[in-house]
Amino acid sequence: MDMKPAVDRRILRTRAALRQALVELVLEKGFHAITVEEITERADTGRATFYAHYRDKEDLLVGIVRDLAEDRDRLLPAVRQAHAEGFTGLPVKYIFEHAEREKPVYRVVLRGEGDGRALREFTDLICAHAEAAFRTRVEQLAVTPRIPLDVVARAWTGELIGLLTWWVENDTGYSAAEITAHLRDLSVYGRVWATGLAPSDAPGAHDVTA
Amino acid sequence: MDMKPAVDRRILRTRAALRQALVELVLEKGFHAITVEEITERADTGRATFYAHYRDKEDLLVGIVRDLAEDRDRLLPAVRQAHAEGFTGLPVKYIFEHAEREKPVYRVVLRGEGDGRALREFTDLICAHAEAAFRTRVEQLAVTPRIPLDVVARAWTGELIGLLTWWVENDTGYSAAEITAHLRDLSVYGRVWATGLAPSDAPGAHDVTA
DNA sequence: AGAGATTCCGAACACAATGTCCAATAGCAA
DNA sequence: TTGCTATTGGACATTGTGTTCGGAATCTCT
Repeated sequence: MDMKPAVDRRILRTRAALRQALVELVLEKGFHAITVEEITERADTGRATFYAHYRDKEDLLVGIVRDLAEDRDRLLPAVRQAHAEGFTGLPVKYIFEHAEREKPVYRVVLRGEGDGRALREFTDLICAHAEAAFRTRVEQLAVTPRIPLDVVARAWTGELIGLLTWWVENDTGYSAAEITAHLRDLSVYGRVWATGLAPSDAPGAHDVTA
Repeated sequence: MDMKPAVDRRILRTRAALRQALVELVLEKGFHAITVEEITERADTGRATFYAHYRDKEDLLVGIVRDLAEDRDRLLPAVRQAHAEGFTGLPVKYIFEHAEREKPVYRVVLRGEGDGRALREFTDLICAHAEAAFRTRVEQLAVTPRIPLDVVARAWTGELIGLLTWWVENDTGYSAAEITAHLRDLSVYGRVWATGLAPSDAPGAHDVTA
């Protein structure tokens, strides 16, 4: 009644051990300072075994990141249905919650460890989603944006990545829900609303209520 | 009447050659794929000479980044005096102009090449400046911000870094002045103003004019 | 539980790159 | 020119990489 054992149990065990070992070591010493032997030693496996599963360190890292993305996307549809869509078409709060659960891996990715490819892909993915969401909504409402949507999308992605990175790296004291709400309010209504500051130092003031 | 030749001319020449070679190679192949021999070959120097000046690749990279920061800070006071202060106390437009002139090095830094320390320091520097500027201004005006200023500073820094990275990596078609203006408007007035979109999908709408 | 298949392991290997040292040479400053 | 300093190529030990192989261990399937 159990279709699970599609692959050898040994494979799963050693791969899991290698992945956890890599994440631990990356957070301790940084990706570049790690040797394959250190990984296998921490994972209690032979060095030859490593090369039976992965081509090199980078390969192991992308495997980890790919699994993380799968895990994230696997639970996404359910969240989408349960709650209303976020303000960008992406459930931002869920990303923060996911990051909270998988904090070590998110740290590794957001630090740009390895060659930084993982972080770049993550960023581009979010940015593409955001721009598409903005664009369809603008078309639906038939309004003409004051600022090009590619710029808006990049800036918003920067806000998200910046806050997310800071949040997983430090104990900020804010919950996932709080950070999400702050990010939404700040991004949607701007700094004038968020801080109560008048834009007196910004040349060429605009009508906020327009 | 010239106090310049404080150091041997040879030193300056080989160091400049090594730095340019590294930047070129990083943009071609990525930092990790480069060997010291490739650098010296490109710079037309002996391999032993490299180690007479730098401990390793990383050391050379931090030297480059340090010089870039010095160059940036050296021209900063003049800009500050000439123009009014930017909306965050940092002349953002000047950063974009500087990045335009030194595009290759900015690319290297913003990609997080090396171990990513350069990018992290750059980010933290900007964020600290921004938060300090926000805080003093809030105290001056004696207003109570709706969103904690550390969150505001991180988000704004994310916007800046995100846009700057995108801008130096792609030919976006926007000038430094245009990007700066967009960043300011979007950040200050928010996405509702920037896109003309009503925040209908954002639960718990706020009063924009407040 | 047993048979067969697969994975794990440790050791050895060739190879690439690192970082150091040295004596000879070339180039700079005064 | 003279003295000083940087550069150079070569040699060297060291470290990490990625591969290969046969025996031992462990899993799956019946």
